[in-house]
Amino acid sequence: MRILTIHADYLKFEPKKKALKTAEDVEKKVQEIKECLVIFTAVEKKDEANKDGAVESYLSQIRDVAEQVKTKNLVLYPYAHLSSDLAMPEMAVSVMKEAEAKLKEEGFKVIRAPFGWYKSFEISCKGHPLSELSREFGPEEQKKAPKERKKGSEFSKFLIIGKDGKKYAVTKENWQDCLVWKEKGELYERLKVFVSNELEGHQSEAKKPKHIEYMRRLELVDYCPESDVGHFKWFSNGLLIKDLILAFQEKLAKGFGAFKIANPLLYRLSVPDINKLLGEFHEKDYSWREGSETLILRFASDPGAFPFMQKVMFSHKIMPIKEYEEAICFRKEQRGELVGLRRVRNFTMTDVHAFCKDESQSKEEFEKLCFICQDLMNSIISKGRWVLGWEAVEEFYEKNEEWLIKLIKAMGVPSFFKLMKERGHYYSLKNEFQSIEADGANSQISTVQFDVVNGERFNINYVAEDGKKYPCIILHCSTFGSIERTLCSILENAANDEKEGLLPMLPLWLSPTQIRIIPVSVDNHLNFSLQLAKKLEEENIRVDIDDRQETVGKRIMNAEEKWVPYILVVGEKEMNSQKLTVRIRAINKQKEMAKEELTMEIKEKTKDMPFKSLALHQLLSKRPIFIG
RNA sequence: GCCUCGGUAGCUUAACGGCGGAGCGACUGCUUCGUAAGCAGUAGGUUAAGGGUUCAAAUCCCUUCCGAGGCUCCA
Repeated sequence: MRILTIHADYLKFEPKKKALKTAEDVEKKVQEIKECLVIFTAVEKKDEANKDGAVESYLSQIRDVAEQVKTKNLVLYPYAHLSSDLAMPEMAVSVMKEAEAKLKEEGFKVIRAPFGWYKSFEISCKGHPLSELSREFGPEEQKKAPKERKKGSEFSKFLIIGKDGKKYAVTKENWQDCLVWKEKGELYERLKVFVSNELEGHQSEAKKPKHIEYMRRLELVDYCPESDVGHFKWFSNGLLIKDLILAFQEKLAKGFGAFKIANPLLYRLSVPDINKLLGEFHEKDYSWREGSETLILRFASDPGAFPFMQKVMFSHKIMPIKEYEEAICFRKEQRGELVGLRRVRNFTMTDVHAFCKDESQSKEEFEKLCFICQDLMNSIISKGRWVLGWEAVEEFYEKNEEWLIKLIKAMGVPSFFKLMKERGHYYSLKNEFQSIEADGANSQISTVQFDVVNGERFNINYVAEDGKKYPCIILHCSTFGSIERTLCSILENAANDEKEGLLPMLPLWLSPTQIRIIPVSVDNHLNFSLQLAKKLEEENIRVDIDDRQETVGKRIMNAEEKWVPYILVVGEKEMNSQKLTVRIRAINKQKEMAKEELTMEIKEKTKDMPFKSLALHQLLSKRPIFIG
């Protein structure tokens, strides 16, 4: 920002003609102010990234000069000519208006000259040493005051709804006595963990989460100190899992009727829609200056998807209309909040939006999305280790209670509701599919949101029967809030299994190696192993061969370390019979099986799931070691 | 971002003011093996980076970077 301050005996000005279409409406009459400090002001591009900081700096400069020249009369005078790199007019006006309001609160008499007008003015400068000053400054780096509100205190009511639809009102103080805990079963134990985390905060065992050890031991993902914190490097097997999960999501989204789109990662902050969408959450964005622009990396698919849909033509006849995107997102979370893959700064979100014409259509689609997310939680996270959290505006909840309870009963998952008096966000209702993990933490995987604001705000309209345009209700569904976090949950669930005395493993359809063949003698049995592998591969099974010059025992140990679900030791016996000796991880036993029996079992267990071939060389002797 | 703890070979770690040592892995040989570690040898280190204290620093102090826990946060 640049300012020129003049301590004047008087200032007279008169608006002559609008210079901008968006100029404020004012009367064209002469104003005269006696003995005042005139602050000619130009708000610049660089102030856009941190508006609150800009206002703060502006105020402290004004206070400073006003105190020096000992005046309480101020005139804020927009003066674009001070800079060649101006902020957007809306931004500039709002900075000046905020400053005006604050200064008035502080007891100054403030006149603000209208913005966007050609004005004539006459000024008489006092001429003492301090009477003319010019200053240039950037937005103040603001230290965010710690927010007062604590977990849950913005919510007015809490409800627990059993999977049978029974409703219990609870408070922060009495939730432990709730009758719902008489219900038996793991689902309710998990709900209790979740409610406790939400209302009391999570008590951790102060250990590194298990998934961090596993993601490295299985050579899936690793930290990348060369990049910014919270950005990860992916190894081939990790990418295989990621691609499979994305393929699974794509199938679900297409089944839901969505078309796939892709948008840029980078956006211009000077575009009003982008600026609006970001609202007050600037501090979490990666942003930088590029020439006269401020660029930001997107935090979700919305900055791309909403302008995209704004330009798409559709009528009520083809609604609801649906779109989805694999959105690479960036959020500069606070350093101390980052934990392994659970909370990161760069992630892939799979974002589905449904654009609906009215509430009843929205509710119908909302239900469908809930069932899709349920399917996905069960397929990926497995074993039902998840519960539902909800947030709703009280009024919306009361109007739709019956529908919501019916939906919860249909899903058969107990739920915890947080109600708020007023809508603080763009949604009236949202749910969160929370995975409950080995260490008692919960991770949100999916979410479905009922958005009544952005359709109107972004002019995403449909043509109705009467030929007129109306804004859509938008349903947001992040099927995977982040693939990274999903992987975290998968690994934490394996840790959970391990805690319960089982061998940890990945869901079969995600195992990088599904069958490992170990030839007893590489010289004598490798050819047979290769033939067998080829036949199994034809059935869409990922098979590799440990052809290293190691003992059978050692190669089995290595396969177990990598959680290989089926291990075949192949030697003379197998070459001369139709049976295979299979070491099955899921039951921790060996079993004699015919080849067809084995392929049937795997095909049955991976039914309807996407398939991709091996990510690494089939022969272990040809593979590099990614992590010691 | 704040507070606490940590960072030693590719991995897991010992030494905690006084010669940086081991296991795994890698490499070279021997062994050619039937369900969780065959044997021997070799290489591998600016102790995260930089500065300071000391006769002497991986070890004590400061700064920065990276990781974990807690607070805050998670639109």
